[in-house]
Amino acid sequence: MVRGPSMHRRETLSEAATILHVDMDAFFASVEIRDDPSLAGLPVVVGGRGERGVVAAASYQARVHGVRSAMPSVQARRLCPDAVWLPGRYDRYVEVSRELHELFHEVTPLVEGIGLDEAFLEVAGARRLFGSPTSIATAIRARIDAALGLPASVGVARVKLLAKLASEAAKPKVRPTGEIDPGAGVVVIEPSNELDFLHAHPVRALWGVGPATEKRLGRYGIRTIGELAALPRETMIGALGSGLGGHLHELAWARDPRPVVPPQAAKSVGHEETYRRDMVDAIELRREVIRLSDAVATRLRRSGVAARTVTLKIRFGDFRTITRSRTLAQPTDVAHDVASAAGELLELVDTSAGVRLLGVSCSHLGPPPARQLELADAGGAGPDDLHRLAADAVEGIRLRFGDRAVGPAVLATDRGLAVKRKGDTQWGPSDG
DNA sequence: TCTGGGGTCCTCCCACTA
DNA sequence: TCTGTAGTGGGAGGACCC
Repeated sequence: MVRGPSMHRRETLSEAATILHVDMDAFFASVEIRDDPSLAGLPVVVGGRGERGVVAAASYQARVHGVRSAMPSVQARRLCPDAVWLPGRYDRYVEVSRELHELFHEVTPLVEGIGLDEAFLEVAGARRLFGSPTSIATAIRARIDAALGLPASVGVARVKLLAKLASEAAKPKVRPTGEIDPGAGVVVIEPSNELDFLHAHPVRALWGVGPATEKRLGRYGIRTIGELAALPRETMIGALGSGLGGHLHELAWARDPRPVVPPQAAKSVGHEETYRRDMVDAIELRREVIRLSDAVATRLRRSGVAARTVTLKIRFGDFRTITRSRTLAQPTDVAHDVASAAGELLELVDTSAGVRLLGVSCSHLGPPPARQLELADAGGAGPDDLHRLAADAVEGIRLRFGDRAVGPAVLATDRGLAVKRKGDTQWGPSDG
């Protein structure tokens, strides 16, 4: 907030580049290399190694061979057979991400995290203390390197879209010769250069343009943001609808009013898992639904929320994906309730073709229902209250002895309880 | 080529209600 | 009582993001 400025000064500020986009370079791979320096200089790939796994992150030495994140692991292995494969340590990355955000908050309270490895920072209010946005960007990058030993790229611009594209431009690149260009580290887009910079990018660089929209735009001969901007807004709306068409046209003229906002409360909580082999057995499927429901309900309780809607997701062997959902009369955070609803939804689906993936998620989140302890103590508890009391007891044991100390009987195996937790199979099933 | 997991948002359709 | 309509919420699916 700037106090007592003249109109001229206020206009200047509104046009200033004060949004930073900080993006960690090959984050998961960089964390692994930092924790084990013997990996430095090697092609390192983090991801699911199995037949159905994907690449979560690849070091630049692996990228030289064409390996990219989100690429099927089978393909990545073909491109770079000598790569060092690591399964990934989700909890570790969460921990490092927390440290990273602590550094950001030393500069400004206005931090909007995107995933674990990138964030927008609004630094308009930090200039008096820390200097120009450009010097803040340089300082943050150096601070991340000094405190965490990790590489980052920073983009600075007036709006989020441009800041993100700027950080991308600042990143290391693999040259056609196979050499690794270290990149600028910090790229600033001055307001006077915005359109020249933006219009040269492919439409795919716009937030909201994925493979489907890119293809549709391609039918109109639109390949770059500049070509999109040159079309009348009405044409875009006709092609993509009022929502997306209008939005993209605004972005193409660097009009992006979205402010940097600290993260809001989650709107849904879910777990899903792709299996090594397609599942057909009804008992096995039912067991998996209970396992996923248990994991989701545990997270609901620990977040202090309850859900009204339970959604079951099924992906068949041919990759066809369906969802079925049910809204409950009362919100719940009890595994039994989530599993019952999900189990009933499962029974409505013909799974004889084989199930590749199962997912359970909960939405319409709100405060949990009041506990009925007095009622139970008085001997007047109904089945719902007893399930809740049991869930409370289970949670108490888990907090004390660990998540695998107690759980649904159907999850018992000769190796202990097959309880699922977030990040367990983040990048696909492992082999063996 | 073969396509993970955890999310958000949008659109469309349908049923219900005023 | 019937019909048309608008609003709303649930359900399903698609697209997109990291």
